[in-house]
Amino acid sequence: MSIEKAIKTTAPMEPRNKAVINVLYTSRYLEATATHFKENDLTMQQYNVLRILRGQKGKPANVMTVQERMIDRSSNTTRLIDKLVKKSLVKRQVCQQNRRKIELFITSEGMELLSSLDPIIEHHNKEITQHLTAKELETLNLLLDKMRNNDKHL
Amino acid sequence: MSIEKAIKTTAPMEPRNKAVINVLYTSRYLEATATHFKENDLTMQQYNVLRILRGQKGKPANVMTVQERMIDRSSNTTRLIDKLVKKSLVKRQVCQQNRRKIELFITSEGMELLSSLDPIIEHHNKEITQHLTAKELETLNLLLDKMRNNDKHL
DNA sequence: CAACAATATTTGTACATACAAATGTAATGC
DNA sequence: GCATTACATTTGTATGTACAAATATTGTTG
Repeated sequence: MSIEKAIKTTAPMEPRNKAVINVLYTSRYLEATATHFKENDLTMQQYNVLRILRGQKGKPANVMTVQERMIDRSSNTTRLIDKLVKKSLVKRQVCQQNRRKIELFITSEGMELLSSLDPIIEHHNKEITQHLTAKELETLNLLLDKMRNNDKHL
Repeated sequence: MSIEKAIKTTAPMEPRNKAVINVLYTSRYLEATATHFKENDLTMQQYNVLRILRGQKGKPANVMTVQERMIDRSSNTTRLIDKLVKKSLVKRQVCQQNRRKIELFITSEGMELLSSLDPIIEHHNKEITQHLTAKELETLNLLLDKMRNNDKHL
């Protein structure tokens, strides 16, 4: 469905305004379709943190490092991690070299949860992108990267 | 910047996974750069509602109608509208034909606020899309529409 | 016309998020 | 070695959001 139909606008939109709204709208669509997170009592952000910690392959990560790599840089990574610790998916310990820092590890429970989610996510992403060819996916990635290539902000 | 660099992943990503993350990330980027909303004590959703009501050109809209046209369909359109009413940007009255319904109008104050925002948004969207040609914008819109063309969800 | 279902909106509750300020720790200059 | 600044994380507070349940009104059926 075109974005105009999706949000039921009658007046035709300028391509650049349309593109901005289209990115926002498609992002919400992706979030809404990603039901597997809720089903596992995770938010997308919590999942994202787990993925980052798994990517560390045993090396500890501190809060800042995690934050820098997050897709959605919530200002409150602390409380996000709190939830994961409470669920025993993440372990938290004070760094001995620099006690200001916190060392974060994914637990084996966390690893298991991710393992069980892996095929589901993989399948979901395939489904989401099923109508796009390899070439189109490449183009889409290129154009989105280009859109963010702004340097005036952030 | 490529999405890999942006979120500092070391392992190369599959294009389809990359595309999904890229849409989410770019959307957050757009939200973060849209500082003019906060400066006018509006959230993006509140702005969106005002735009929808202006689009009605005097015709009243009810809550459901607004919700259907929103980019981000929050389940709580009621409270969102509460805020706008409190700020005198929107007027709310019970529909006489069907008293379950609520008729929503943008006030002249709301119209004025939108008018003052129009050039700012226009400028911002130009800036955001400055590196994309007309052809590229068209392609981007097409590919995003295609991505949502899924029918299995929503 | 009473009972029930359908529709439109609101409210309750729990949780998430944003931003600023506070805390605790380390590094630097004098 | 003490004060000052910078750094890493946490907490406070206000606000926003999600989902379910509640309320109010209308339409339908026996």
